[in-house]
Amino acid sequence: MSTRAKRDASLTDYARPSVAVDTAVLTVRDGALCVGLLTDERTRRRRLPGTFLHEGEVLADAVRRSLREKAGIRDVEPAQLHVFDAVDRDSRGWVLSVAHMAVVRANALGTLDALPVPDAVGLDFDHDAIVAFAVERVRADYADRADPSGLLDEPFTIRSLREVHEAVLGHRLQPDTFRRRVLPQLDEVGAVRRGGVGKPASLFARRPSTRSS
Amino acid sequence: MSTRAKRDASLTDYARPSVAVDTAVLTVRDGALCVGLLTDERTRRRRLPGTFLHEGEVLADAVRRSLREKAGIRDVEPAQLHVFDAVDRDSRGWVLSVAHMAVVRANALGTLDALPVPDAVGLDFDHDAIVAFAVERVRADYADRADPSGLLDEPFTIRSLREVHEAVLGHRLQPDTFRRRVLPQLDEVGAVRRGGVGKPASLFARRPSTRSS
DNA sequence: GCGGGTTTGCTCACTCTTGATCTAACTCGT
DNA sequence: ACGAGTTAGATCAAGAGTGAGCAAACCCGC
Repeated sequence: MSTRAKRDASLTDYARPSVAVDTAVLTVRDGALCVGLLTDERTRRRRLPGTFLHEGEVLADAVRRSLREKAGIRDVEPAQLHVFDAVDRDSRGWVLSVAHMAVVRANALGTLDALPVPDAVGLDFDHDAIVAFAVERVRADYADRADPSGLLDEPFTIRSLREVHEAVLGHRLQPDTFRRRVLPQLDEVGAVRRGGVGKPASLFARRPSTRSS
Repeated sequence: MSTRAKRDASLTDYARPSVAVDTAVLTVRDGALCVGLLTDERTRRRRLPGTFLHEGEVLADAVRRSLREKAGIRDVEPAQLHVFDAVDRDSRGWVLSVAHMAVVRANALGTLDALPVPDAVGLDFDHDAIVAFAVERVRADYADRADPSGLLDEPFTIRSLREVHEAVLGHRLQPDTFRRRVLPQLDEVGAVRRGGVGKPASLFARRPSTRSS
């Protein structure tokens, strides 16, 4: 086919893959980073929620639809991770999966089962790899910004903020170093927490510019 | 359609988009970060090289095929950037584009025209956005690692390494601060450059662990 | 051969960051 | 009411990083 003929060719002249979206929904529970999983009824294997892209739908809408329909999850801001394109990744045929991630509060996981990330192995398809991408991404997001995904109710204390960061990052943080790093990103609410043991802590909220875009 | 019926459904029960790949090929020339562009013969608008995905092909192979066929570029390691999925992004129909980037030496751009990144505006489709993604990515790659994409012949001097980094990052670097940061990633070759004005500089090669994976 | 100019790479003073320690402010049990 | 224990937040000493300036090592013109 000549260059001109190729350009004028109909889109249907080329075979097209099916396009799916799969989403690693992450949360923090019991001080640990967890991922939400479904169990396939037939194979009993665990996997991430996903769906095929419908005609005329953008990827983020497909993600939202799949999380709502498969898990009862609403109000998520998914982020693209990577396209998984192994030609044999799905036994039904040629399927590309655009992997996404979303971070939600533990009480917003709907019907997904929360598994600590180290336990989320042996998933169907290439979902282990998708989880790994998502974990790397959320850890990068939390490295320098104060709770970018809004896992904490506001206002919060520096200690509870640090504990969320330690859960996401998977390692301990030096309290005062952490405090000095996040203070510029926070507004002191002016009240002081009472009811716990020890010196009452100041309460903070995130400044608007640190909220996840 | 019941859940069981949906699972057993053929892939062709869902409409599928065309999937394209578009690639921002970046290089450094005359001390500036540049992107390689084609000019559309019909519309005269500039754009990135791209192609539709062929049946059974993985994305990286499609990228390589398109760069070879459209620009005579070989031996590239493309990296995925983002999927562009606006339903009206292409007048021919529903097309998703998986944007990629590749970094090559200036003499490997084939028939692409090299434009300094600030001049690469008003491109067709959403290619301006693709270039912006690619620039952000290459700048992140070059922030802490010594010439990860191998733009320099080896061995090289610290000064020429710094000049490449300044071209990619788009700002000046303090010579000695830069030197101390990269030295742990380099092996001194043991020779000294001669023929230039000034004290002869030592020659270096990158340690294998800093090469781009 | 020497002086001027340029470049490399080292030195040093200063600034910034870190983390342990200390003081302050609370709760709880006696 | 007070002491013990815990937590928050400030302080300070030590270490790390930065960048200007300097000495060394070249090339080039005279």
